[in-house]
Amino acid sequence: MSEETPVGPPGGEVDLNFVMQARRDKLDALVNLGVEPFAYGFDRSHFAAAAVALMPPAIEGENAEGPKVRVAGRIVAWRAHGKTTFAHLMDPSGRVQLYFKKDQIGEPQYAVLDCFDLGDFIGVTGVLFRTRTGEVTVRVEEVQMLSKSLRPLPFGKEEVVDGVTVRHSAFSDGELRSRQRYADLAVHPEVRRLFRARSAMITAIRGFLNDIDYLEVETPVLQPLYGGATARPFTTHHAALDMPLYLRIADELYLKRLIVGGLERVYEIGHDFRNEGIDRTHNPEFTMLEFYEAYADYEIMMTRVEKLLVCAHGAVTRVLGEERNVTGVDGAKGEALPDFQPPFPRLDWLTTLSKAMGVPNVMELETGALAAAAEKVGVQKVGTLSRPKLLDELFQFHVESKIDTPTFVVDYPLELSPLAKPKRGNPALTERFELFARGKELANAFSELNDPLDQRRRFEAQAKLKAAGDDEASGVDEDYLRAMEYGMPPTGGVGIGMDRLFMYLTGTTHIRDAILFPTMRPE
RNA sequence: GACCCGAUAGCUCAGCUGGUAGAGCAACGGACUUUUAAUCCGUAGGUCGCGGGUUCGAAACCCGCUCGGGUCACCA
Repeated sequence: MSEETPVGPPGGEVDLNFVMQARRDKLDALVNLGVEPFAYGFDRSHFAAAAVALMPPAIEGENAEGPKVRVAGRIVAWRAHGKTTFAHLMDPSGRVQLYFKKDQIGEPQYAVLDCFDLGDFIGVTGVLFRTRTGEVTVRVEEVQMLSKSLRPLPFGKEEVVDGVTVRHSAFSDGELRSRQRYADLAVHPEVRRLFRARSAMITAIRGFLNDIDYLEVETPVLQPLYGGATARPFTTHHAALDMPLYLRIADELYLKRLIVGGLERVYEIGHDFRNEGIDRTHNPEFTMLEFYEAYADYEIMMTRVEKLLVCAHGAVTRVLGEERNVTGVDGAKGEALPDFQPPFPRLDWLTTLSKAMGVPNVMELETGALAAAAEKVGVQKVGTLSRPKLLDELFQFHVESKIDTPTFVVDYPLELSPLAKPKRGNPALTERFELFARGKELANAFSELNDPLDQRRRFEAQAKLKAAGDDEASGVDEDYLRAMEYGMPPTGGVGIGMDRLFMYLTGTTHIRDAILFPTMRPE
């Protein structure tokens, strides 16, 4: 059977294009040569970067040989010259050049190289040396196929111009990069680095909270009632219980139940789900940090937030460096991070907005006057907006969008803050703060409402809205009220969107740069 | 959800006022024992997103659909 019949292989695979067919042919050739194309392991002695670092600096006129190393990774560049071949091997640490010489590894092994492709995982053994141009290189004595790549990765070509790596024909389609994140990661070390930075940020935040005696907990994602925020939920159905369940829109109400239970400092880092539009700053599932602390008010929580941010910033900087130098999935260059150092400036909501609008006290304006002011700054359909919504729109336009460096805005009107305690000495306001930076909200926090009677009134107002068809409103959570009736200590609580925080700290502008597998329509 | 823009080879792109598809890289064959966007010679590779229409003729013009991007609306 020397003649291949190129029929579609069994198992439903069809239409192998010629590039992939060539790789299948090489796979067969390897098997025929007695080479196992999918190995079970490899005893690596060094990462690429560590191997390169083993070689002493180049000395003019000397051809020093280094120690023998065993390195493994993907083939990312291949330059065959007849009886010699140069390649680059990539692993998590970086890349190292390989030098294959027919005299060195022998005819049979050298022939196996014909079956190698970009993207294959191989392991090699050999001594280090420097090439004529001074690059530290492994002179391969033994090569092992570890895993044959049957589909070409979208490698671009790289050259270094004035110390800067320039890519040619790079994999740059933002949609494909997001859909096939594995390929994006495989060919873009900087994307791997970016997500390592995200991991470092989350780890640092955990460390920060753990160090001040916070307990990490897990609360239900599937909830019979949703609450803790205003948002449209995802609905699902439990078959055995034959009842609807909602994917949580916030962790808040369960975490505060734990405060009631005597776990005085709790936090959760997990996904919330909101059934809303997708754009560069919204993904239907996103990572939220919420933390609650008994006996703390919003003043204390502000200092927690400041320290947490410094900590997160430090972690990201340790991975990415001061200069960041991040290019987003949409090709946008990351912006430089403005300096920030606690204590962050504080603006109070009422005087800041009043001053920005040039009025003595914005709260004293009639709703009609608010609508007119909102319309003037470009808000649409002002007639349909409630008074709190109008205030919020005006605030967003006049204040929020203009805040660049991290700044706390404190003491929101009660009508804007249904979950916050009234402010001591001014019951028209609440003890609430939000942290803004680069025109975006980074944190939202308050002295938590712990009066169960007040809480019931607010739930009932929500229930009324829900009955009237507002699917962002929640119902009365009787179980939560029962918990609060047992007694809830004064508590400070904070919510911080991790994806948004990461975007801020890296200067990226697209949430796909913060989420490995963003939600997308199926292909 | 509304409006605007886009979809051409595995990747990155070109393709004029309609005349029947191109480049570089990747691939395949050949040469080459220190190259590095290796080089040189040669070859192959495309239902031009899908469906319909106009036309002698459509990648191009028109309509619809799918997917994506941007702006807006909702939101963290």
